[in-house]
Amino acid sequence: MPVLNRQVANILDRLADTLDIEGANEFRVRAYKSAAQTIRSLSKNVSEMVENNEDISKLPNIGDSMADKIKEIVETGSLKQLKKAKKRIPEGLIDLLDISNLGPKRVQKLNQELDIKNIDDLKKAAKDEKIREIEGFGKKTEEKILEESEKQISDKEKDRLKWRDAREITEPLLDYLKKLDEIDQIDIAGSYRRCKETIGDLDILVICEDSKKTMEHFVSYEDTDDVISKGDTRSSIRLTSGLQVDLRVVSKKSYGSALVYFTGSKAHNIKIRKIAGDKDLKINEYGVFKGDDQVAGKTEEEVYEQIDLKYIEPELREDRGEIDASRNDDLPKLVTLEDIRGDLQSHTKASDGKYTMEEMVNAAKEKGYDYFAITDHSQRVTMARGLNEKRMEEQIKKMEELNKEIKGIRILKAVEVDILEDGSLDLEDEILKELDVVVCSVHYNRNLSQKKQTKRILKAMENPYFNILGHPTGRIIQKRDPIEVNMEEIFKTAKDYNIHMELNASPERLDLSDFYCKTARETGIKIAISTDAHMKSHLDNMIYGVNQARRGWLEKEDVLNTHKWSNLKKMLKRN
DNA sequence: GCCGTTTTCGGCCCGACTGTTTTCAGTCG
Repeated sequence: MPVLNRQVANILDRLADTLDIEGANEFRVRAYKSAAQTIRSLSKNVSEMVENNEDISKLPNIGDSMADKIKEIVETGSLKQLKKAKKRIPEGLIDLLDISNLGPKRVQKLNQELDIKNIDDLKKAAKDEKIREIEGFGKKTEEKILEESEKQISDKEKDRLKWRDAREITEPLLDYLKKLDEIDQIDIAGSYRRCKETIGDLDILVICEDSKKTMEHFVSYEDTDDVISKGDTRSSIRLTSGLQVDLRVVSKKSYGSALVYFTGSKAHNIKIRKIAGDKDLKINEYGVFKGDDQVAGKTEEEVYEQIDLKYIEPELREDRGEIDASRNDDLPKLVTLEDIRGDLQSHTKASDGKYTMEEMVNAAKEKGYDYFAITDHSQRVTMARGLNEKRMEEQIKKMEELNKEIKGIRILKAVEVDILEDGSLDLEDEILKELDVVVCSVHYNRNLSQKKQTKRILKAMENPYFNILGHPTGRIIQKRDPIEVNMEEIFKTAKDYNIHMELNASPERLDLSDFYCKTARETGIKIAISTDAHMKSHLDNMIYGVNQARRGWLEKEDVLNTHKWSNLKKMLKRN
């Protein structure tokens, strides 16, 4: 069982947090954090890289010492240094860092002054009004801490895995299961198949010749932490990651209906069962029945056909109009990864990317892209060494030169320019007008009221060079709420100006949401699915964006970067 | 701990905001 990237990254992150609380050098802490980030976002499995003797110290943010630690994790599953650190710092203390306004210094202080060791201790101390007595804390801080620590404990959403993380766990499990000859067919159902942003548990269906042997094989999976139940038709395990996996053995004649049933969503299933009822049919996981006779169930197509529906892609099964669309033969022909011709947001060393422009462009070329936009940050984003007008000029020159040098791909001269608080853009129009693509994003002053935030973005859109609104809501899944903004109004104005929305494909963001993708499409707005790559491996994140786009009903036509450059160029013309 | 077209040592992302103070530390993006 190879160690997963996420596990390696978690150990490094954990160590960083521990060191941070202990008051270690902040740059050392940051080094561990950025190494974790690198590993987490790799598209290859770092264990395999180590096995194949690839030089991982060539990866960004990973030097010789970090490479050794990673090797240790890959080979032993853990890190001695972290074990030692855990003896010094209570484990529950690290969870306190998740509470906003609590950083390493305050956590350390809470531990020293009040002997707080975990969230429960923290909550109690806040309730008892002990925290306000500590120097540097006060009534307001204490109230905020209490509010958040209560929310923290009840926050079930945190237990769900992001789709990308679920995939990392799921693929080796699937490979393992497929090794058994007795298994004829295997599919993952549930929210994973629907490509939801986060996954609660995993439902796997199989057709097999020997269910006892299959179940035995399943519960013997190396990464199993706990066998919850084991039967002939259904078994349930918990993996070391905490993910619960159910395996169901299904008969051939019921496979399609079982797949429909366990793929869900619940709301979708309720609707189709009702339609069946109206036709005197009954749909369950075993088939479609007329009285006691099974009339369909072998394939999903068959099941839908019985109730006069066309096959509905799993990503659409959310009861958001897909059933009517199917009945009227009006389902979208969903965009696929193969339709993508380029990437419209990426960063280089000029700002906070990890590779040079040449390296990024060549990596994009290897993907077979026709075009690739380099969109480094503008000056306001100081933490990313954003570009001012002068450096932007140089960047443009470099893009032009590189365009002559590198054949087979077109570099789009571009920028990710900040939308400032007053709604102006962070670079002069003089320079923006030289660019092929201008992506505009909010990074600062995220906590404005909805009215002010909306006004800010609408004002920015008046700028005649504004092409694409980058990561429109700024949310980070399970971590940061979206900014408050009236999206309907923004879409309306975007439509008027011929401005497009980004669907940021980063698995942590997936911003726009599926819901807003659908609304955008209905408003007639095009979507750019962009990876926002900060390293070469991030270019592989496109699939997550495409998944989300499919959940948002997007067709090839709706997606800007499925179009040829000659078309795209016209589509970027402003009204 | 990482990194290097000035550096193998000495930098490293820096400014705004908040609540606590009464001049600033801690946190955040």
